[in-house]
Amino acid sequence: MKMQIQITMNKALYLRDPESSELGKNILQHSIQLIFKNGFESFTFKKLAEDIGTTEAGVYRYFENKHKLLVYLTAWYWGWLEFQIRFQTNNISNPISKLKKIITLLASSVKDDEQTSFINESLLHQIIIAEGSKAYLTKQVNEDNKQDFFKPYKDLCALIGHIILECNAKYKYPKSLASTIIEMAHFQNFFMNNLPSLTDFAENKEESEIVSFLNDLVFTSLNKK
Amino acid sequence: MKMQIQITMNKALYLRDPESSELGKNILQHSIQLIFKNGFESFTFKKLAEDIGTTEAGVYRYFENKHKLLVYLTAWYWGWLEFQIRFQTNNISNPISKLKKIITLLASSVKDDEQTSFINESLLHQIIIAEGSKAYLTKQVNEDNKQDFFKPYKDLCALIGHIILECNAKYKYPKSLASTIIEMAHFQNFFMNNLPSLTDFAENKEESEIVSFLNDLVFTSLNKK
DNA sequence: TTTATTATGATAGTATTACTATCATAAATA
DNA sequence: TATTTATGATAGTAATACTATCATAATAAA
Repeated sequence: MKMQIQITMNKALYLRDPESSELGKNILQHSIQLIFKNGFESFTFKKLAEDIGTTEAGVYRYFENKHKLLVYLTAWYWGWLEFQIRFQTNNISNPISKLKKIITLLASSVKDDEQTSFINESLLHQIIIAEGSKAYLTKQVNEDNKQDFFKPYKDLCALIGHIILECNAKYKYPKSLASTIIEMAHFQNFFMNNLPSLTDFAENKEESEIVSFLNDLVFTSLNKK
Repeated sequence: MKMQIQITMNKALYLRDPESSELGKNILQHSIQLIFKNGFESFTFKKLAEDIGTTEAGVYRYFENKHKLLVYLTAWYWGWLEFQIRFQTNNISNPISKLKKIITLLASSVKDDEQTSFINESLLHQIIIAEGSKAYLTKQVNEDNKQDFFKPYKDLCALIGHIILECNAKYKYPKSLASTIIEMAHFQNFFMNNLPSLTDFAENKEESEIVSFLNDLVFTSLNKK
């Protein structure tokens, strides 16, 4: 049985819903490939259009600009990841096991999920690591936030924050610890692969070591009396 | 007595040494003001030249492009901060007190240091918070790293890593903890001011609370038996 | 002090980026 | 069948990211 995951996207992120047409799906699919390959800075709608075999104007009918497209992709990713987390921790009652599972999911590379043929989650995960923070590290962060562009990220952070409190109701910084886990799951991965001396994982380049680091960091904090 | 701090910069970062001339110093000073005011994305050499009262070509004689200028500014900042840290922890022998002092320096806003008239450290600190990661979150990170552009950042990280080991010689992740402290000192600040629901500091927006969070995180990890 | 070097200013020019606009046609829907 | 809607094709504009050239001013070397 194939189940279809539907991630509800904020309508203000696009001009025309990219999931509603072949061209739209091509925009998502090829933008992921191009950003992954050449990075967000060198990514342009012209190159994207050529890659797809459409025109620049065609892309502009779906997304106002490349920043909105990046925010769309990150929002999609966080929405998808929250679903994965809820699904995979559904049967776990112990909050500590739950949080451990979440850390593993955050810090492990993703395998492409066949359900959504136009989104390659594995590549998207890599994009989020290297480009994800650029979605909010801008001068427009406040306006973007007012339009709820970062809701999926904030929802995920809130979810993790609640589980942290289930582990230790007296812990004083659940939200900051949650955002630290999320960001560090990605930054330590980026550092490990690109600036290895900033990490302790230079030799093996194993994601499992990032998981161990985060587990150590989080659970010593939460177990403290 | 006025002492002059001289931060030795990597020569590959510039075409002509900006500290060697009035125009060069103007480039540094005004680029900091403009990037602070409008963000790195909207910053161009044309606008910078107009702001200074020189020509675009004049700026290009000092820096190859705006990415190199950003990397220059971040390198300068980390070099300057390492000096501040060494200076202000010089008389502290206890590694725990030393690390606490470092966390405070990392997470507190900086007051402009009159020594370097052309660099406004206070604005530069804000730039590093919002734009600093863009210096390395690029496709060229490996080439840039090969040219040692990130040495000041890596040196600071190594310094903190060593102090972490002085606190607890058995701690397994000194470098990753060091980079986590550095990054989170900045990200929690950015979140607090722009995406407050990702932190626990929304009400007071006090940097001292970031310091408390980081102290709690770091010292429970290091005190664990 | 003259000469040679170097830094700046002024101006021009090019390819690419980031869009907006218009019109014709094909496809889907009423 | 009529009509709405999506796409393709083409054109155009302002801004960005540079490179090149030449004259002049300031500085340093002979």
